[in-house]
Order: sequence, then structure tokens, then C-alpha cells
Amino acid sequence: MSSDRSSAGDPARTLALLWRDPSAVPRRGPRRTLDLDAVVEAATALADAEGLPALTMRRVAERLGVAPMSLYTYVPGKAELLDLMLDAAYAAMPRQDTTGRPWRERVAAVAEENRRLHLAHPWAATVSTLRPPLGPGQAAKYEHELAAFDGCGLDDVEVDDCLTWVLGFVRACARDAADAEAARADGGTDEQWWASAGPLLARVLDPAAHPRATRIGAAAGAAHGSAHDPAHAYRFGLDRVLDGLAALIERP
Amino acid sequence: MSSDRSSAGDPARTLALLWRDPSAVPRRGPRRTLDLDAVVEAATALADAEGLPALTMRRVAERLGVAPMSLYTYVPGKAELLDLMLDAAYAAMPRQDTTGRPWRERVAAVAEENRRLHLAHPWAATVSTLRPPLGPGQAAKYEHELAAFDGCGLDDVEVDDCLTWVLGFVRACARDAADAEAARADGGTDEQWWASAGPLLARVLDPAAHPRATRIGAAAGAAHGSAHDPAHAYRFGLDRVLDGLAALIERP
DNA sequence: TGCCCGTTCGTACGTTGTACGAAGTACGCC
DNA sequence: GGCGTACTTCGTACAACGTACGAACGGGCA
Repeated sequence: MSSDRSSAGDPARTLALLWRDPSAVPRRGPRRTLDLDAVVEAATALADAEGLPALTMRRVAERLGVAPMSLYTYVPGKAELLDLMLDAAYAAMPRQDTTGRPWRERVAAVAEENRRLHLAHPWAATVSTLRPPLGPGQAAKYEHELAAFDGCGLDDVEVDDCLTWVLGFVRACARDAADAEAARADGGTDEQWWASAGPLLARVLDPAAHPRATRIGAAAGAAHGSAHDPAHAYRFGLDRVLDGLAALIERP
Repeated sequence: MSSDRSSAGDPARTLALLWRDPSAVPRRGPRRTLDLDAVVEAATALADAEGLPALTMRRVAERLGVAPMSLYTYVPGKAELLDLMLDAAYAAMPRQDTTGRPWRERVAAVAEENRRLHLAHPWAATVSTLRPPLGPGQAAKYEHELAAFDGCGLDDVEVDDCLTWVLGFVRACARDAADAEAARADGGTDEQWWASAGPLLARVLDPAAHPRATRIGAAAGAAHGSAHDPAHAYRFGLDRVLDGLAALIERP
């Protein structure tokens, strides 16, 4: 469904897991055959390789050589597992030090880091981050990305607004790219789809009533291979995003 | 789930349904108790009222007083039903005539129309439109929105790029707003969540290691009621989007 | 030593989209 | 006018999902 959500259940339990609170690992009982990191890594590897729909508690368990229900001693549920996966992915992001460089380069570097994150973990774009995983990875990421706006002359609220806006753009591009990948996985290429749908559309769509749509649609389709080229949309959009920030930052 | 996708199955059949091809309604057999529009309307009403996860073939059938499997004589499957819902929603959008007004007003009007669409149909933001429903609603919408860039001095490909970028922004905001609504539906308010998670976070997060995160996070949280205010993000972002376009359109 | 908390996992339930086939209906040809 | 057949309706069924429940067992602490 809608998209998978995270951050359900008890926030205290989730935070203890995210920060690997030592008091959260039990002292009594039989020795555990796994640990939390193994579960998170297996789930991430599965989602990376086959996408979020393939991320099943049963299949994660299978990868670990364990019965499905055993996972629930490590993780309260699937939503929390997604939180842990996301925070681990954030923690693993390389963070380029751009101190002293012009703001435009610094913000572009942040965008690029996030684009790479979503290339490595396409599922990450489709998990709702409205309630972000409040773990060490998210904290380090947020701190690092805020620093890109140091010395821009913006107040604190504006910096947060700008960062949210930039990340939202990258995320939106990544979602489209992930959708394109998913469509390719089970249904043929975008090109194939347009090749079969295009001529059919031409028979029903009246060019006189839709002059711009036919002309511009054809031009856009010819410019990039198919109807929507996520990579081109990112390159084009990022320039507009930076220009939009410039109007705020370099105001007279 | 990943997000629900649309446009699976035979494109020819889907296009015939979208354009209400008369040759697609059968001539023989018993009289049908419903028609396609009734199915689409019932599904839309259900999704509007209870969200996309509640949109079940069984529940749509229930609303229509029909057995679940009967729906499959009107619609090949759920994916095609989503296409039909989306195109119908597009067709029903009011389209403001802004001919002759400055481009900034015209593009802002397009953004506002799309914001209203997503307010009326929050589920629309979470359906992938990578392969858009190629129906009359989408065609009219695309034609109308392209017209907002008339006389801007952009070439055809640039116009399509700009429109895609603007609509992507509105969609991303709408997705966040829909996520917020979904979270409110089953799990308490955002404010409640932050009220319980915030103090816990303060105990584990080191302010010395994360000076900007703690300061700016607190400032942003105080400025709007919770961590993320979708309405504010839209207002702030739209101004940046228009500024970003201005740099391209009003270049010297 | 014995208690009891913890782990592991088999079974089971409710939910989803939809394939299949039986039963009944009405158009179009003769 | 009668009949074949294309069509609708819908009951049943299946495989997949997340996960609740409880039995069986293991090991740190009193």
C-alpha cells in the first residue's frame, strides 16, 4: 500500500533498538543464535536485491536459516525492522567534508550523497520518513546535512525548510526511479510499454483538441528514450532547485 | 507495499476502458447490473473516505451490493481500476483559465489545482504515475497545464521538464500530507508521537556531537507544531520552485 | 538445585487478489 | 420461433502475507 510505514509500536522499545541500548538485550534464557545486526543486514540485502515487495519476514528468516517466528525475538515487528534498516543505511552513507566551499557546491554534494543512497537502496525512497527513525544514523545524517548551510545567512527555521525541500526533491526522483525499476522487473521496459501504448493512444487522442500535448509529448519522448527519464529529471531538477535556493540565499 | 502500481495488463484493453470505447461493452449475454462508472465511483468514494489500504475488491463490491468476483466483468483487475479512478479524478479537476496573466501566476494556479486534487483524493499521490493513465482526463490535464508555459520562451522539451518538476514537487508534498493523515488514522497524532519520542531522544542524543541538529531541530519543531508540517512545507517550497523557474525563464 | 525468564518454532487465523467452473440469461442467426 | 453460444454472476479455493498463541526447551541467578 499504500507505502510501508515505519515507526509503529512502542517508541521507547524502538529507540532502545536503534541505539543498541545494552539494557535491551536480555540476560537470562538460552544463547541467541543471531544478533540484531545480522537480521538488519539480511533484510537489507534482500530488499536491495529484490525490492520491498520481496521483503517478507519468512524470506528474511529463510536467509538466516531460522524459523519465521524467531525473528520476533529480535524485532517487535516488520515496521520496526524497516526503521532499523533505514537508520543503518543512513549510518553507512559516506559524508563528504565540504567545509569552506561555496554553498552551492555543498548543497549539491548533499543531494548527490542522497542520490547515491537511493541508488544503493531503492526501497529507501518508498518508506515513509514522515516519522523518521530517530537513531544514530539519522542523527549523523541530519547534523552533516545542516552543516552545508553554514554561513548562508539563513535563520534556523529556514535552514531546516531548505534542507527538507532539497531532500524531498531527491526522494521524489528516487521514487520515480524505483517505480521504473519495479515496472521493468515485472512487465517489460518503459520503452516496450510506450511502444505498444503509443500507437493506440494516437488513434483515440484528438491532436486538434490537444495541440500542445501531442507536440510537446512527442518532443519530450524523442529527447529522452521514453516518456520519463529519471536520471534526466534529476539533473534538470537539481539545477532548478539550486537556483531556487539562490534566490533566497543571495537576496540583495 | 510498496506503492500500488497501475497500468499492468493489456494496454489495449485498458485504453478501451479509459476512453469508454463502445465496442468494448458486450452485445450478448444477460443485462449488466452495473456500469463502469458506478464501479469507479464506488472505488473512489471508498478510497477518499478510508484511504488506499481500505480499497479492497471485496469492499468495493460490498458497496455496490455485488459479489466480489462480479467486479472482474467490468474491470480486468485492481491495477486497471486504479488507472480508471485516477483518470476520472483528473477529468473532474476544475481548470482555471489564466490566459494573458504573467507566467508565475499561471504556474502557481496549476500547482494549486493539483494541491486541491490531492486534498480531495489523498490516495492519488501514492499511486505511481510513472506510466500515467492514458485517458481523456490525463490528456485534458496535460494540455491545460502545458498552456501555463505559453510565451515563456522555453523550448518544448524544457516546458515538459518544468511541468514535470513542478508537479513532482506538489506530489511529494501531497504524499507527506497523506502519510501524516494515515499515521493520524491509526496511531495518534504527530504531536503525540513527538511528545513521547522527543524526551526519549533527548536522553540518548549527544548535543555536543550534534549541535546543529539539536538547535535547528528544536527551532523547526517550535515554529510549526510538530516535526513536519506539510502545509508549511508546501507554501515554502512553492516559492522556491517558482524562483527556480524564474532563473530559467527570465534569464538575461 | 530449582525457578522462571527467554528463545525457538509449529500451527493457526484472518486478510488479500484473483483463477476456475457452474449456473443461468438474452442476442443473433437460421 | 427456436437454439447455440457468448456473456454475467458468484461460490469456492489457493497461495501469500503479518503475526498471535502456546509447547518445548535452555541457562543465569537465588
